Amino acid sequence: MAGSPAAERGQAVRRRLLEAAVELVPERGWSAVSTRTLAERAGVTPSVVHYHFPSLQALLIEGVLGAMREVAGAFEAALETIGTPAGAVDALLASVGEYSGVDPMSLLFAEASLTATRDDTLRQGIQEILAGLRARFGRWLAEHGVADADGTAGVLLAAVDGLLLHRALEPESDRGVAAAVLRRLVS
Amino acid sequence: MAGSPAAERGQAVRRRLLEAAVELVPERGWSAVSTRTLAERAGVTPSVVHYHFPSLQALLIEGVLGAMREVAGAFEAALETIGTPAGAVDALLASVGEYSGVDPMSLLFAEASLTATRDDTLRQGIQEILAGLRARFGRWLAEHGVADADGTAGVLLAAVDGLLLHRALEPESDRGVAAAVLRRLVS
Amino acid sequence: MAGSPAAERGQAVRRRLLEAAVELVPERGWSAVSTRTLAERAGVTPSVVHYHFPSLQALLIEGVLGAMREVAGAFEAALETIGTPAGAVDALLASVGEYSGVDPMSLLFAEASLTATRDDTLRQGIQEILAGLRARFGRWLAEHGVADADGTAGVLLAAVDGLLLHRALEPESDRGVAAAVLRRLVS
Amino acid sequence: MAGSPAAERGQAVRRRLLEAAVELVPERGWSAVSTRTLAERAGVTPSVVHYHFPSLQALLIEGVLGAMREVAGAFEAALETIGTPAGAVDALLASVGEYSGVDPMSLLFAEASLTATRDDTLRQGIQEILAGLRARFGRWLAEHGVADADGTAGVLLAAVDGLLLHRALEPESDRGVAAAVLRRLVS
DNA sequence: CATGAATGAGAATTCATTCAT
DNA sequence: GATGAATGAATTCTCATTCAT
Repeated sequence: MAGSPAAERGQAVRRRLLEAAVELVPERGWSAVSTRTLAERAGVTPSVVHYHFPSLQALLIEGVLGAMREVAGAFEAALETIGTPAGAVDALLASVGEYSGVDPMSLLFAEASLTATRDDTLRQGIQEILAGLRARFGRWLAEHGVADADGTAGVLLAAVDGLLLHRALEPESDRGVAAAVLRRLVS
Repeated sequence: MAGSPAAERGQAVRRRLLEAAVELVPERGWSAVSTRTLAERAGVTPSVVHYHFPSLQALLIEGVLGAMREVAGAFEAALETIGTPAGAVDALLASVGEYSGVDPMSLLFAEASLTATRDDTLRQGIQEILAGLRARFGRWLAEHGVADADGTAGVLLAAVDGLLLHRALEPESDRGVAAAVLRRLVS
Repeated sequence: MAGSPAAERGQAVRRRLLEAAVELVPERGWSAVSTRTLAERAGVTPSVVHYHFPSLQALLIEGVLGAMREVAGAFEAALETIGTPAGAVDALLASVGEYSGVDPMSLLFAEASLTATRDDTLRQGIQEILAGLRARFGRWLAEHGVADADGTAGVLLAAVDGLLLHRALEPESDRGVAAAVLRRLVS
Repeated sequence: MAGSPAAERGQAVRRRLLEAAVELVPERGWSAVSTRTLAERAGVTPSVVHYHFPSLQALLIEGVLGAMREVAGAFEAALETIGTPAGAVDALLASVGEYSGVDPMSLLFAEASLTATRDDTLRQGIQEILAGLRARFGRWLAEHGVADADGTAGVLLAAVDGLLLHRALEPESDRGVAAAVLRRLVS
């Protein structure tokens, strides 16, 4: 089940490439991530990229969707242990803003969303993630007595993306204020 | 006062180039707008771009900031004739979402914000616009009896950007729902 | 004989352009002098260049040959008042090395010589200047008792160009040493 | 120790590019050597240039400095077998003037010196070569009883560059005359 | 006399990708 | 599995020159 040593090494390289994609997309912007940059970050030669993936775009999409799924999953899992809607709002803000550092992940979401606008594969992947998240979060809000739970879930999810985008522009802005305001939506 | 015919034609070309930038940035993404694409859209040869602007980036920045300032100004002007906070929320959603078509302007905002993350000139310009808008909108909300007016203004502005980004991914989503939820923040 | 005021102004512009050429060729290298740079230095718009001269190259050639003729003429004139061959060597070194500052003129000579290698008009002009200078200087050396006067004149003229080229690479080098050595050729 | 066939072919291409640089710089002038010209001469496509070298300038500098070092080394080696200062002067004239044809190498020296005026990397390289050559030649002259050996070495080296520059302008000039004159400096 | 606009060629460089080894 | 070499298209930008006004 483990595969040959060579195959294992190959899987490790694949993983490193995907991680490099997740790092570089927020750092430089989706379309500024080049084969060479990516290979350097992953510590391999550019040709390796095309050995493991059919194209650079495919690699970026797989990496980014993977990271987004992880973040979404982490948030859904966190919901299980949270008791109040206000706590859920805080968890939501935290989940995106503090994955792997601070802002990178929020920038990753924004880059991905924007790019998805022009790439069908990526769009489908993101829509699926977002829809699942909205459904799950909406159900949770309903169970915890929030009115118009589905609509609220959608707005909260979107608002968080917008806040993180704005925070990328003004890193010094006070995130506590935003949290306080958003909590009003679920009280 | 009218300028020579040649100078007038030159100004017209400049204007057309700026308009083309505003169209193409949301359409293709900031970094996928090339000199050639831009020139074609504006109906000129590529060299003309560099005759009128020191660089392609400078042209994009000038065009995009101009459009953003226009939208911000239009929203601020609209506030004068609006009586209720709920009306202001609607106006805000409408101002960004319905300038020159539907989604383009919201994508423009998102693209610009993201790019600003890596370009100081652009960041400064956007920060200035956002700060002015937030201050003006905050004051208006305070005058109309909204609690925590400044914080609310900031969140609303950000939430709108996030909503438009999400809507770009799912054009069929119901915008009325979002408006209803956001209105709760100012009631 | 003075011409109309407009024509006079035109002559002044022509002169300024030629001066700009003489300044810029050593500063940036012959082929890096562009219409725009030249026009800026002369305080006019690029179109003016082509109004006064058939081409940029023609302007550069006229300007540079003019300056070289001036330097050669000044050295020939200086010979009249010099009594010893050693004095002539010093005057030669000074004439090229100290016209309009220090190094520019020597760089101008080198740039011109090199460019002349690939431009017939320029080559003819320089050959004429050099031949005249060599003849005049050779005669003077003969009159002052130097053996192999013509050959010595040619070598001295060339050596000076080489020394100035080397000095451009090492500005701190001691020019007195070179003068002392060269004087041995005429004693 | 031989390397793979592909790597060997790569090295051969690198070499051919460097050779093409050494040919083209004197032929067209440093700044008129373009990627395309160079690639054509070397028999490769333009992209290959940037695969093997970080920039066109880096390639030119490496090629030219290499050639100059070779010439300097050849002259230093020749000194070992030469008995008289007059012979050394002849060897010096010959070493530059007859490497790979006739004039190209002297033009290469002049082009490089001039360009070094505006490029620090190149200047450092040339200064190093010149300084080493001057030191070695000066020592040799001293050992062979020439007075003011260091100064004489410097002047001879420079004079040769100047002579070759002048000869490039007048190919028909008699090189024997110049040699005779220069020999007087070491007798 | 002079200018601003425009042109088209050419510059260096970067890129994703392919392929033989 | 992985690599170095090569390709050809695309990128931004600069240039000398022309021309209508």
